Amino acid sequence: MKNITIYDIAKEADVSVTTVSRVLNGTAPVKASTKEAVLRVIEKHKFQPNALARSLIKKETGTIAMIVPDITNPFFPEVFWGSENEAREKGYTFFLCNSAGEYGRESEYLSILREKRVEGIIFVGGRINLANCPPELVQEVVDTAKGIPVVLVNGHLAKSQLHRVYTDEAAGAALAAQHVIDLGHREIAFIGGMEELTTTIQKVKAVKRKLEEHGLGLRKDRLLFGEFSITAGRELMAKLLEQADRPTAVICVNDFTAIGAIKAATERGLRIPDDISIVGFDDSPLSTAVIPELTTVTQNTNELGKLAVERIYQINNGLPAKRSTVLQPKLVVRQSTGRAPGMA
Amino acid sequence: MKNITIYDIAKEADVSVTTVSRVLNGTAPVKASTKEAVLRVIEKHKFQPNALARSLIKKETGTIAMIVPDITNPFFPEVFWGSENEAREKGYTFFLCNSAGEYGRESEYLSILREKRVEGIIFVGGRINLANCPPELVQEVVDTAKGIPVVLVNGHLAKSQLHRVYTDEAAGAALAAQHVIDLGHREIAFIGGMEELTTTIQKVKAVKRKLEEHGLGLRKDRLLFGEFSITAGRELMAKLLEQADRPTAVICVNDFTAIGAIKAATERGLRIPDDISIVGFDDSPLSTAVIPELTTVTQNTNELGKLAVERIYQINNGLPAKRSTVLQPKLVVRQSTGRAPGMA
DNA sequence: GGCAGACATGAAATGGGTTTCATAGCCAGC
DNA sequence: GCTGGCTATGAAACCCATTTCATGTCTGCC
Repeated sequence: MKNITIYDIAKEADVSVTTVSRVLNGTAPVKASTKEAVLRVIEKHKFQPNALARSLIKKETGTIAMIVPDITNPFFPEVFWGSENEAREKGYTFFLCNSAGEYGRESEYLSILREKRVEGIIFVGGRINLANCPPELVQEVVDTAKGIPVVLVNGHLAKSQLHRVYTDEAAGAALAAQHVIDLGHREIAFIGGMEELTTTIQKVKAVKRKLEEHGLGLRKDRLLFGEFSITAGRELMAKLLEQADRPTAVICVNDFTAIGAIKAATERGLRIPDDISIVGFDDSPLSTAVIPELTTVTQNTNELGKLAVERIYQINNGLPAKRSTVLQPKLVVRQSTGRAPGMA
Repeated sequence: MKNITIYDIAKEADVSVTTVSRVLNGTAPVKASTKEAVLRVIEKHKFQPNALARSLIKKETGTIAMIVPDITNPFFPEVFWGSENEAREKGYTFFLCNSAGEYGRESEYLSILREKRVEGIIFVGGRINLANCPPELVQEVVDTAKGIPVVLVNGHLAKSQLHRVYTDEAAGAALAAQHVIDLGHREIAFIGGMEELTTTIQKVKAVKRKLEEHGLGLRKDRLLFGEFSITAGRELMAKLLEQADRPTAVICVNDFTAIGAIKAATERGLRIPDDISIVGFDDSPLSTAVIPELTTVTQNTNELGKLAVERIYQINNGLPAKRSTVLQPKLVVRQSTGRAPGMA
């Protein structure tokens, strides 16, 4: 069951393959009658040109890729959505590579994607969030970027000069801190996130600075790290609440953690926000699903994905492409934060 | 900035391209010293063979695709995770195509994927859930399946004989219904899901039958349709609660809807499950995130994805492949269901 | 010593398109 | 009637691998 090729079409339509190619691509004028005849044969066999052969000679595959650590974490589908939508318009098809958080798989995929000659790679999460990314992991990406446009979303690789699109997470965390301070809170904690990731580090640093600006500090026992999951948030919050003098406000590394925190607090009979305030980060759809609805920091996640594809497109088409684009997050005040207890 | 090819390597290593190819693929023995020399040159230039050229002649692309309606709906990433993991092991890379619920985009992608010569397409959601899928939309998929293995996940296309992997959703809905009946509920409602989708229809039918088995009925005003979203669940539940005689148990088409329902009930001051019981469907991570934790029906979503890839692999390798695989769902009882009010 | 068979290697065909360059036919203008 | 300039079309080169088939060398065995 041989595939039909452009040669078969040419023979049957009694023209040369050149003419068939021209009909397919409109690269040169073809007499109306000839064109019709060719199209008829194409239609008859439902012929579709082999994209591999075309890509091989045109050196364009029309594919790009995204590497994510965990597609079941709702942040990533959100980025993907933004990227995919833009990609479709630009004529790209998308490889989605899930690394399951293993750097080895990222490397593996990087290699496969190079072989497949993708025209762009969007890296989000994984090694690009590592505060101390091993040089060889950095090098792989840098080397890849020599041949293929690489865009890092919400991440960074030291001294790499790679294209970046990211949210100012520190600014977002500062907003969250300012918010609870304004509400009169003085006993403030931060929970969640892996300690070695920049996502975590930046936020912690920003919260610390903001507290210090107001003569407050972030106590060591009120800074707890862990996964980005609901479960982790719940456990970390439980730990906080066991302390003799529990905080009155908790800033969480992301919405998942915050939701876990809400659970832990509610389970212990605390009222939110009367007894304790909780702030999330990301403004995922979940933030309005929980009770009370979550005060959180919104980053324009779709836009992040969209911009990444835009960069790739620009680079591939010799258009000017900003090396670094930063989006400013906003605070969304909902129901999980309120005035500090005893502040009326 | 020309790409290096196998010819460049051959020339520099002073051998033929045949030999280089053999070194790369191990398809024939090569003298150790020659091999080393070739490898040295390859390493030096970090040469990676062009997958397009290879695919063209081998007629194997090592790529498969998944078409989903909405990757931000957590059900789909879960399926994808299962598929991707299996695909990696089998040496496939994954295209992810998001149709945004538009059938036109599905068609578009189908065409692109054929051109790109993917070795399998996993269809989940979208037209395959349409109770009355227009013949031309069916035909497209059937035609595609003549050249490429197609597997439908949790869906179906009338008279199509396509490979399928799915959860017995009717059985799941029956479990949910039986559960609330066992708890003494008599006033039972069903909410959510688009009316024209089989996912919805099957569940409704199963719930109806189960109620009838127990001499109960599903009143028309207790059967409300809508989107699969949290918002929709909230609105539909609100409508139910406005009714003079509100139900004591509500079965929801999925977890999202159920979470919306919980919100609506809580907002009206109802206690769950004391005043009203709520059941979800899917057992998504969210089901343990909400308060109270959701009683729901669990389908082994990862497995669904995994099995789909397995089928594709089997078909492509001439192994026996079951045309239809059905997974049995299970009920997970948590906190959102309890005895009917007044049943002690 | 001679020949079969194993081993190492290369030339050329192949896959299915696109593109360059050449050619043929036709009309207008002088 | 001849030439310049279009338009329409085709032959062949090219993209970059894999694979078949052929060739040359070496070894083993009778």
